[in-house]
Amino acid sequence: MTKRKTVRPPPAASTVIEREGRPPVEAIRAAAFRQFAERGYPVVTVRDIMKACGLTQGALYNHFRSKDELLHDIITSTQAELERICQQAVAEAGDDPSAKLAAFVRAYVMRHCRLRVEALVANREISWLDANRVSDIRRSRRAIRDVLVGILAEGVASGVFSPPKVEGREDLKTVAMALLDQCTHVSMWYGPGGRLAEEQMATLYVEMALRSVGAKRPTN
Amino acid sequence: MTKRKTVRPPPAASTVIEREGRPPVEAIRAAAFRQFAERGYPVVTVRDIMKACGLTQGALYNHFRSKDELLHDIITSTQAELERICQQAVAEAGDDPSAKLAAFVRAYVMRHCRLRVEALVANREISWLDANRVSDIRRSRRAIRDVLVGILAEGVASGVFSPPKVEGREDLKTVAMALLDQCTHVSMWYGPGGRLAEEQMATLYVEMALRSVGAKRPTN
DNA sequence: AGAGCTCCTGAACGAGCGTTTACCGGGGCG
DNA sequence: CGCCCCGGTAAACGCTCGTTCAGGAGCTCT
Repeated sequence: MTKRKTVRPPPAASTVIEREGRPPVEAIRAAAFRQFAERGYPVVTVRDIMKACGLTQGALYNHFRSKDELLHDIITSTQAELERICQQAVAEAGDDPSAKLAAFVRAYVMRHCRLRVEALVANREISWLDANRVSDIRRSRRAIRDVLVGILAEGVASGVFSPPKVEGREDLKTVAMALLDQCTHVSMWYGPGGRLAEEQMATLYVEMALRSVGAKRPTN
Repeated sequence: MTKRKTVRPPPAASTVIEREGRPPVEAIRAAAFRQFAERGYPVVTVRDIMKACGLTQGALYNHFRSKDELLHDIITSTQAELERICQQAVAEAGDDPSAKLAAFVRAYVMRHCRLRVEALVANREISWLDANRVSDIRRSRRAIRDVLVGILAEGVASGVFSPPKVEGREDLKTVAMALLDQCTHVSMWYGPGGRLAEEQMATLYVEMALRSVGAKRPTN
């Protein structure tokens, strides 16, 4: 190992293959997503991204003000859609807290299996954005967590959930974090060729979540 | 935002504060751990690390062959100890699968709360190492996962666990991954000033794990 | 036809990177 | 004392980074 080759494995075999008639902004977004997911924001260069969609480095700056803005752009769009999906799933689930929890976990896991690349980037690469850009993403994450906390609180209040207590009290925030961690990081290892299909993954995770919070089962 | 300042917030206020009589190799290790955890391997420079222990850049190469080897060194030592801790906890837990699972989760969570910086680095920064270095760490992770899978299989065989099934069959590997994800990522958000102490975190996570796998409770 | 766009190229810029190298002070030992 | 060598310094080296910029191809509109 001599000079500076340290990190940086070859830019995947994906070089020029992106871009199939898409408008260039979309091609750039897609190429950036894939490369950020595969190798990580700091080591992916502007040159890498643009080569992957058959353009040269300078062309990036016709569409984005900086590499930083590109990352912010693709993360926020993904994150906003995730938030929307979660809220919609809960809204459509009716009034039963168990149904709400199941719908939430199902939507969340399905999303993280299907769009695992986007989820991976949105979850792993935030830290590279500067402080003011990172804050609204954290806000969105908190919002999602609070939806979950709300469901748990509702279930506890109506007596259908009995989550584990620590020293006599529930800590719903911590339970929610644990459940979210579990579901989020599916995107780190799930592959479409895996033993379980997306729906099966969702079903499994829903079941584990219901058990974790001690949901009373209607029929069994 | 003009040139190249993109990422890289100031090197924390920790500049020269490391190193209190420690031998320099240990000071370097500690400084590297902290900075890698706070800002990520690729953006922490050799100059940053060495400044943090009051030395100059070149001195690193009296102790490590490269920045890469430094990362490998600190990760493998942490990972090896984690593996040891898990195996020991299980070995000391007796024969009951529930007790083994509880001991495993308790040890794993406690470790990830107490040494959260080290755990964070070991889990997040592997990808920067080159392929042959990364492989034995992945091996160690698989070993830990297999310990957990073994406990689950044992519990299923003896009828004390009834983990969720998907289409009639259990998938113990996926269940194990879910539990591990949950416990591992405590290190991403747990802080010693949090609402729950380490022991309380461990207790909560043990309870959730036992519920997830449907452990039959001895007394309740 | 020609003006005025949109979007691209390719070379350049300055800075920062990991690593190497020439040099040097000081403690242990013959 | 003279020697050596360990572990440090400071200045390079070669390279790559994100970003800028002058120029030009191809299009639409009048």
